[in-house]
Amino acid sequence: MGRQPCCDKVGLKRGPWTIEEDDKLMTFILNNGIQCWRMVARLAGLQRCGKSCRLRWINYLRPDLKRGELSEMEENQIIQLHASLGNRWSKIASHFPGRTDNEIKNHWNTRIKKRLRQLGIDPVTHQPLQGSDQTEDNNTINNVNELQEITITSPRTEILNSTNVAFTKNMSYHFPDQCSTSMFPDIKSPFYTQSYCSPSLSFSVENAKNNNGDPQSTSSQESFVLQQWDGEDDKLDSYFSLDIFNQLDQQLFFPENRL
DNA sequence: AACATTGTCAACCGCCCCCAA
DNA sequence: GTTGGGGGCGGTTGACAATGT
Repeated sequence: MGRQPCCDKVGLKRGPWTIEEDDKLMTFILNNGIQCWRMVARLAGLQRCGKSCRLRWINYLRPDLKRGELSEMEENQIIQLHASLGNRWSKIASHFPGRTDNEIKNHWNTRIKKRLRQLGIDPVTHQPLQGSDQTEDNNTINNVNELQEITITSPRTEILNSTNVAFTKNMSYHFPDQCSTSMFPDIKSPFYTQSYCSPSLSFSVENAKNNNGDPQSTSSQESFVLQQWDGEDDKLDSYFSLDIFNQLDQQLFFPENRL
């Protein structure tokens, strides 16, 4: 037996809020504050239960709400936080002033999960998907190579102080001392950014623009740049699977495959 | 143009936790 | 120590919009 509903719902309105209801709730809270949601509902003259009022206020009416799309940076941060916190949406949302847990949860379920799967990453474990697990949303990639791990063992400070870690299209990789940034003389700003996250470390992957702002694609060195964007974890060893990079490659160099 | 499918997101449900009585 | 109410939270639903056939 579950517990009783928070209030007697007989006669109470449900469903989408009207402008008039929003007005009443907003005006009441701005004038009187919030003591008890049930009282808010009653005193504001709303035929709604307290919980419904609370939800409407928190997710829609609060003046400090930040509207609009989540930025790439916010999305990357969500992935990283999810890797350490799991589905604790309110905890995750607390890192984003003006964003609601509901908004972040929705965004995760409708977009980020799919994006991670397409990158071959299990959105639950944040580990590479294994073989047949890599299914439902992964329709952009047909040839998935065998998993092969690349280990970065360079000291953390080298990465932090370096310009970039570069991965060439043929999957060889270089550290900056071995692969100077002159390989990427035309980088102005990210043309396209993808990221993925391991529990210990997160990166974003960008490819380059030329001076005209066009994707750099004429060079035989079709390269992209792997750039560390967050470094709270002092563990540097991180494992990447080649299939992930093959997927990134396809998405980066064949724009029709972009997520 | 009509219908089907897919994506998005506001809103609800039910459970859990906290705290006052 | 127990109980019950309120608020908070995560999971889920369903309406509507957008896109595809």
